[in-house]
Amino acid sequence: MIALVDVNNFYVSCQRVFEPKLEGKPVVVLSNNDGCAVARSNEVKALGIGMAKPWYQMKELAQQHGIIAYSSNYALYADMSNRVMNILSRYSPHQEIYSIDECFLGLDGIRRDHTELGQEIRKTVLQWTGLPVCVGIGPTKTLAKFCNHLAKKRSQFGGVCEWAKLSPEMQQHVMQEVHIDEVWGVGRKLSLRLNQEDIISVADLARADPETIRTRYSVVLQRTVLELRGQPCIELEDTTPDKQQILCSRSFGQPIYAEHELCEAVSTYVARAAEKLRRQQSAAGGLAVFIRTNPFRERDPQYSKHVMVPLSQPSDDTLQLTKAAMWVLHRIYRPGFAYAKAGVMLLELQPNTAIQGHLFLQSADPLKRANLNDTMDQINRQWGRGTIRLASAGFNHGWKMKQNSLSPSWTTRWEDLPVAR
DNA sequence: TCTGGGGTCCTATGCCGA
DNA sequence: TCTGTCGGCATAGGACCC
Repeated sequence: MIALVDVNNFYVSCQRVFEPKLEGKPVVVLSNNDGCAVARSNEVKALGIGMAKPWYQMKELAQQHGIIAYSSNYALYADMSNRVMNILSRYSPHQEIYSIDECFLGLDGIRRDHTELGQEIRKTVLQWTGLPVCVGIGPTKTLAKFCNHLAKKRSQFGGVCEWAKLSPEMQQHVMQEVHIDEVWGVGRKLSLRLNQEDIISVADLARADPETIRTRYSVVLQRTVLELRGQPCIELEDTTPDKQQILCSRSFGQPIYAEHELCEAVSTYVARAAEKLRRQQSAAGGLAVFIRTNPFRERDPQYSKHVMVPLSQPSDDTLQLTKAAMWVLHRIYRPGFAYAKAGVMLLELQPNTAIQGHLFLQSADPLKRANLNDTMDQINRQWGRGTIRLASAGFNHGWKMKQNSLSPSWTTRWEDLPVAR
């Protein structure tokens, strides 16, 4: 048996913990660059504002209804997430952290009543962190997800829904009532195609023939069908596998034109990506850089280029990776365009313990380099990101992303500690 | 004026050699 | 020598998740 625990409207709820006056008010949290609404309070959802709706398109509506908008504050959300995950880890030895705001818990061998356990989880997380969660419990991940959806949408469940506790008629009934696009693994495209074949409700999908689904769609959807019927196909992964690729990209706060500004941005992103790379003790065998104009501005001349290069030797060294990235950038840069976004991808990741040496390559003393990177990481961990960096990352950062409504980082900066009165 | 970022997995496709 | 077929592999792109 598997439980899925998910924080309600996670980013919005994080903001509310530290500003209780937001309770009951319509609140959104915006994506990076204050672009789209990526988290919405129930009041905002009730206004019919969809996920990832561009903020500028809803400003008028926002004014009418007094919607309060926050820039995303990832330092806050990451810290709150850690607290929640820590609490949840007490309830099962098998925890798979699936995203910043949700995790699966393996319940096999846990003898107490699962719905009661779910209620205790809700109570504890709320009391210890201030965050509301819902719990779905089922024999497969897909059904646990489905139950979590029910727990969120139907107040009769009191925030916890356990599949096995529903009568067969009730199971049939709720599956009949819920649309397939609520199913984990069914997105916009699939939903459309399935609808054309008269597969509309979750019940329709669960009834479909798995073999036919496999040939007409994919093995992925076949697994979904089987999981909806209670047959587990997707294992709980309680150890996090190393990343196979690491990406760092950002849209700019304003369009940039000059190559040296793109260099600064790309150099900054390489440093971030390399930090992540070293944290998981990997080295990259290849690297890709991309730059692009704003595809939404259709009247502007468009340019988008993405080039990947293999490295002569896998590396986790910021200096070396930056050098390679700058070389790629220079090759793909074309003057005269208004660039809106750039990014760096580290590819072909492998353990940094087993790097194949290069016969003809003269590189800097690897030990010295490792120490240098280590030291930079330590300084930046202690004193904040970007405290020490390569000169190529620059100082002016006219391209920095917009964050016009950023809240304090209540839990991760001394200056921002909330004051109790 | 203003449209996110970071991942994974699967499939289709094309090439190569047997 | 030419053609067809097949499996293995790399790669690109699409779909999905949050």
